[in-house]
Amino acid sequence: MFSLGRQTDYAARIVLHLSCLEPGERVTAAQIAQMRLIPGAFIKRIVSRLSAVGLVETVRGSRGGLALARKPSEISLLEVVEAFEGPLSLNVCVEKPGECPLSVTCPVQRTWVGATSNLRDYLQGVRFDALSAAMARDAARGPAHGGQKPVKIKGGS
Amino acid sequence: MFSLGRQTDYAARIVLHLSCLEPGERVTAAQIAQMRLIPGAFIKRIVSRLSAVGLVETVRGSRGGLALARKPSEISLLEVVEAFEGPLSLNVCVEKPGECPLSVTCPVQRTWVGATSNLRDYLQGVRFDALSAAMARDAARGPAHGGQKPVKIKGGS
DNA sequence: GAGAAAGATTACCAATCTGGTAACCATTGA
DNA sequence: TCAATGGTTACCAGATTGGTAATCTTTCTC
Repeated sequence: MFSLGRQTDYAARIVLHLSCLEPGERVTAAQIAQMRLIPGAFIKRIVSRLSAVGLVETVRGSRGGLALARKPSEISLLEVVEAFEGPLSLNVCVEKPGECPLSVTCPVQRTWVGATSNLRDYLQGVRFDALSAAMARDAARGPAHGGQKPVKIKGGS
Repeated sequence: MFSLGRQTDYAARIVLHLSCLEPGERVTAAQIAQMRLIPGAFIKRIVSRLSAVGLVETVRGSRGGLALARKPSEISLLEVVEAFEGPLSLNVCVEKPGECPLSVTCPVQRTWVGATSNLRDYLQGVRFDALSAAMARDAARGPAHGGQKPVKIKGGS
C-alpha cells in the first residue's frame, strides 16, 4: 500500500508531544504511550532510536523522562521520517542509479528522482513548532468543536 | 526503506516501452521483458494486471502482443503507480481518518494528507508522451553520449 | 544501601508482504 | 494440428513488520 511504517507514525506523535512541552519539562515514555495510543512495550524501541539519532534527550532512572534535544522549530518532519525509513527514495534507482543499467537513458528514473526530492522538500518544510502551534489552536477551541477530547500535554502528575 | 515495489517499477518500464511504439504496432511481453530487464516469468503477472486495469490491450495467440489501451498523453505515472500500490497514501490515517481517534486534532495527520496529495499531483502531472519523448531525445544523441546502448524500441522481428 | 522508577538493549515471535518461479489453461494464427 | 502467445493459479523462500517480553543499567528517594 506504499505507506510509512507504524514506527514512523508513532515517532512523529512522540516528537509532536514533546514539542508541546514547556522548556525544561520532561515526560516519561509510558505517559506518552498512554496519551498518544502507542503500545507500551513498542514505544521503548522507538524512543531509543529517537535518542540515538539525536532528536530527543533522555534521562534515566527514577524521575527520568524525555525531552526534545533541539527546539521544535529546528526539527522537521523529514528528519523523523528518515530516522525510521532511511533516506527518502521512491525507487531503488534513486539512491543507486548505477544499479540499473537502464537508468542512464531512463526518463522514469528522473521522474522518481524528481518526485522524491519534491516529497523531501515538502516534509522538510514541516517543522514541529508549527505542528504544535496548530495543535494548541485546536485544543483552544475546546472539546465540543472537535467531538474529541483534546489531548492533555502537560505531564503534571 | 519506503519505496515503490519492483512490480511498480517494472510496470512503468512496460508502459514506457509501449508508449514508444508506432500506433497500431504491437510487441510481445517476452520482448519487453528482455529489453527492459524484467524477469520473464514475472512480467506475465504485471502485464495481466495492466490489462485488467485497462491500461494495455492484449492480443492472445500466435502473433499476439501488447499495446497501450490509450494514447500515452492520456496516461499518467500516477495511474500506473496506483494500479500496483493501491490508492496513494503516506499513512493509514490518510485513507481512514476515522481509524485513529487522535486524527481529529492531529496536525500530523493533516500533514500526511498534504504530502500525499502533493505527491499525487506530481505523479499525475507526468504523462507518458513526455516520458517517451524524453527517451527518444536521449536515444537520438547516440550510444556514445550515454555510455549506454540505447534501448531498441521497434519489435521488428 | 535498598528499592523503585525510569530508560536501554536484546531476543524472540507470528503474520504478512515481496519478488520470483513454474505449471498449466485459453486463445489464436499459420 | 501445432506452436506461439497471453491468463491464471499455486507455490515458495526470504525479508519485513509490529509487537511482546525479559533483562540490564542508571538514578532518585527514603
